[in-house]
Amino acid sequence: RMKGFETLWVPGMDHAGIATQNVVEKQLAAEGLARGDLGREKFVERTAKFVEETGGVILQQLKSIGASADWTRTAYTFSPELSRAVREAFVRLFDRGLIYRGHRVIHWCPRCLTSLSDEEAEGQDTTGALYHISYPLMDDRSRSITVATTRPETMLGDVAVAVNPEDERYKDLIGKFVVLPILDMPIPVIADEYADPAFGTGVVKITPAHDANDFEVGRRHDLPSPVVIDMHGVMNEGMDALGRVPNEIADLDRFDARAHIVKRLESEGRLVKKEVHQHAVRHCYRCDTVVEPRLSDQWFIRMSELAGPALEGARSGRVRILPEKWVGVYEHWMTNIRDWNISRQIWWGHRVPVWYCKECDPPNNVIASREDLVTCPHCNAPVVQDTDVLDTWFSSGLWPMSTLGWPNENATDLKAFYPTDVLVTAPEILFFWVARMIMFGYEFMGDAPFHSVYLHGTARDTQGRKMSKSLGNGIDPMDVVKLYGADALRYTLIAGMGMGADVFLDPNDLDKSFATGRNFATKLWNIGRFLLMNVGTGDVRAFADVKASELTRADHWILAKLDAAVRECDRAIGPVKPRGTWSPEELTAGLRLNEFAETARRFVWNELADWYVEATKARLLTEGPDQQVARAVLVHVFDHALRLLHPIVPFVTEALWQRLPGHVDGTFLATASWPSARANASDDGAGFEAVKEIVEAMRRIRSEYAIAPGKTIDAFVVASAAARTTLSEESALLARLARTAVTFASSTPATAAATAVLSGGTELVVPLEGLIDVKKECERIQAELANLEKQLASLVARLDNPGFVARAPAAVVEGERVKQGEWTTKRDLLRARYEGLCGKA
RNA sequence: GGGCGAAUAGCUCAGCUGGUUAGAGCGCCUGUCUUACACACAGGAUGUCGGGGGUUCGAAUCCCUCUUCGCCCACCA
Repeated sequence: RMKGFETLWVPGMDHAGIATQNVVEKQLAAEGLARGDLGREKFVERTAKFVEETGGVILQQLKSIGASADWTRTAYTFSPELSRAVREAFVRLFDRGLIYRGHRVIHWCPRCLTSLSDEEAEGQDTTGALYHISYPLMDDRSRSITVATTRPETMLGDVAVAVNPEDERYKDLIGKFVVLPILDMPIPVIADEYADPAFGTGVVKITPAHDANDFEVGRRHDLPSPVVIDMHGVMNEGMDALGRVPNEIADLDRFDARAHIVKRLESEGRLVKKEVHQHAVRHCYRCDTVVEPRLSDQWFIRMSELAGPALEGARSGRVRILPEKWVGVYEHWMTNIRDWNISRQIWWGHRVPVWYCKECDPPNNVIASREDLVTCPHCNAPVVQDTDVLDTWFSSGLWPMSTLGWPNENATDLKAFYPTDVLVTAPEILFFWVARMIMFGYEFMGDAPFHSVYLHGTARDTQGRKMSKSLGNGIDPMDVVKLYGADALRYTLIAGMGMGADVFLDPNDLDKSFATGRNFATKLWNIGRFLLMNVGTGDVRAFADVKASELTRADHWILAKLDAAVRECDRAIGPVKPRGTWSPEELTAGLRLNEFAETARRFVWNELADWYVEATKARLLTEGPDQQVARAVLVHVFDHALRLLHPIVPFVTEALWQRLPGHVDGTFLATASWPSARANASDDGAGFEAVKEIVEAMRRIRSEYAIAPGKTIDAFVVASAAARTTLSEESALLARLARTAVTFASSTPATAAATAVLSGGTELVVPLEGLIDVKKECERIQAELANLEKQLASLVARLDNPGFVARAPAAVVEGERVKQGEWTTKRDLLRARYEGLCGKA
């Protein structure tokens, strides 16, 4: 915006279907109610009310931390406008044959009572058991084959056992029957490539209704799919499962049933062995319940066709993903994409815009419509709407278009701002959201929805755990805002996170965690206070009118440093949009916010405050033309520093900028122009750089010889004639900054006792006589040496003590720098200390 | 199991295409309440840049390998 572009940031939120429904159901449960008691309409009303009451919190937080969004355009996926986009997208995809109804095994959450997409069922590494169960042959019960399974309870739904057709061990059994234990039911031995001879026993039981792969095998071999686990995860005879769930197992929870069945197999001598097994178990990403594979009818999107352009968009450089490491992850997902289950069996969400007609024959009996239907458009018979709702991410995926007015392709916002420029988000929703926005963008708009995807890091606690509500290890940003201000929060996070890197914060020590930003914001404020106090509110000469000949060395220096800072900040951010596609260099550069923050901080603190402000103090207090020059330069430089910093710390900078002398009422830093470096500066500030180096050298000498702070000392600067004439003008400054009376000389005084060589052939000479008490200094050094001798002797004695050779974990030994986790001996530690002391001595 | 990434000061991390003496914040040590700021100022200490090998005039940076962490994906029951 400050660079003069017309910009827009649309704030908003999604309706978070499953998560919100869960919360409201929990509230109902507390009142002793279930959603069924209210009915669909009442439940949706109540949820809408809940969202209305609580949904503003996030937006309020965004405002509090200074998100400069256009709040008049605040969007919501469940609003009438965005819902219209959802219908449009659905119908278009349906008409193209990209949305279809599928009968297959999907991920089912028995707690949320809905299906989930592959992405919503998160694998968690779990230590489970692999049970080996023997199934006897029907012909010859003395022989048996052994299957391996992690979920014995599903055996009630077994319809076959499969072996690999190439597996010599079992070739003779193919086509024969085995007896399913417990149920005493004959099932065939089939040959299928799916069975891996190398895993377990090489025999796999086939349960089509409760395993996605088994379902495919069952389909290939035309087997039935008996359902033995119901929607609640409870054992029950479902479709095609008559007589498959014995009375004592019926109504048991799936995990209780597992224990029961294992026990029974054991007693019947059918459990060959049980081994520890590491595998990934899928959990519901909203409630963490173990997901149950379940046979059901769901709506899917055929993804392969949508993935093509999205993949090409990234490969061609139309869209860049930062940090770069996620590009490979994105491409892998896109190239191995699977169809997306978009229907959910909940009530909070966009109802699938499909109506069914009982009178018409397929395909006319299934009608996708933009408008609500009451009667069939083909035969006028009454129709009923599908009861499922759409995955929230279906509507979120349309966000960059729907918030700008799509499907109205002539919408002003859509024409002005699509494609957008930068999407900032967390890497964990790269597939959920980002990938789908890109696919929809290409599908419906023919172009990527944005040019840059910036995937930021994660806030973690001191143990490296992700901050989360359930763990209670999070930091409420509002607490930080209240304690130190939004700018402190912003600066700490922006400066502290490298591209895509996580940030570690201590929730129990906010003071320490946010010291960086708090200190910086305070410093900035204090510089402003100094300026307002010393420059005052009187008229200030326009900087543009100040001639180069009027500037001092310090002025030239700070202006040169400002130029450098502006250039470096611009480089850190890089171009905001590509020319068509990103060039190879641009593809991985830019958006280095931490480099931007560090550059601005260094300029303001280490250059402006530490040197220029100090060098200017005397000038500001001395009436005359130079006072006016100093005022003009100081205001100019600080004004530009505020502009540079505004995107990072908007509140402090805006408050100060509004108070600067010459501020025009009604103008805002937020919309002020971005600074640019001077094209051709006449002076690079080298003169003041020399002064600075002399001051630094003097300070080192003063500190080294412990010269009392108040005491003024004499020094000689040996320099060329040219340097003498120029630098001598800075004598007063040197006296102030280094508390040293400097005499510029052409040769070394004979009394010089120490020298400090400076760059550029200038030599600093300080006569030490009278500055230190030589006798006292010698005594101090001797005492220090004696102390070292003593320590050494003590150590040598202990080195020879065998008792110290015991091994100890390094972390236990305090006060020594040893790598964590490494084992060492106390003797090693002592030797290291010994060597250190020898070096010192 | 496949893929990707990281390892740099006590801690958390920068270090862009290999090039003077490897940086920052916090912490630590020594001084200082110097009239903008003690949330500050001045000065200081601390690194075999994970181990080993290689390429190069030159490596924290490029290559190989080992070790240790982390992330993503995955139908091995």
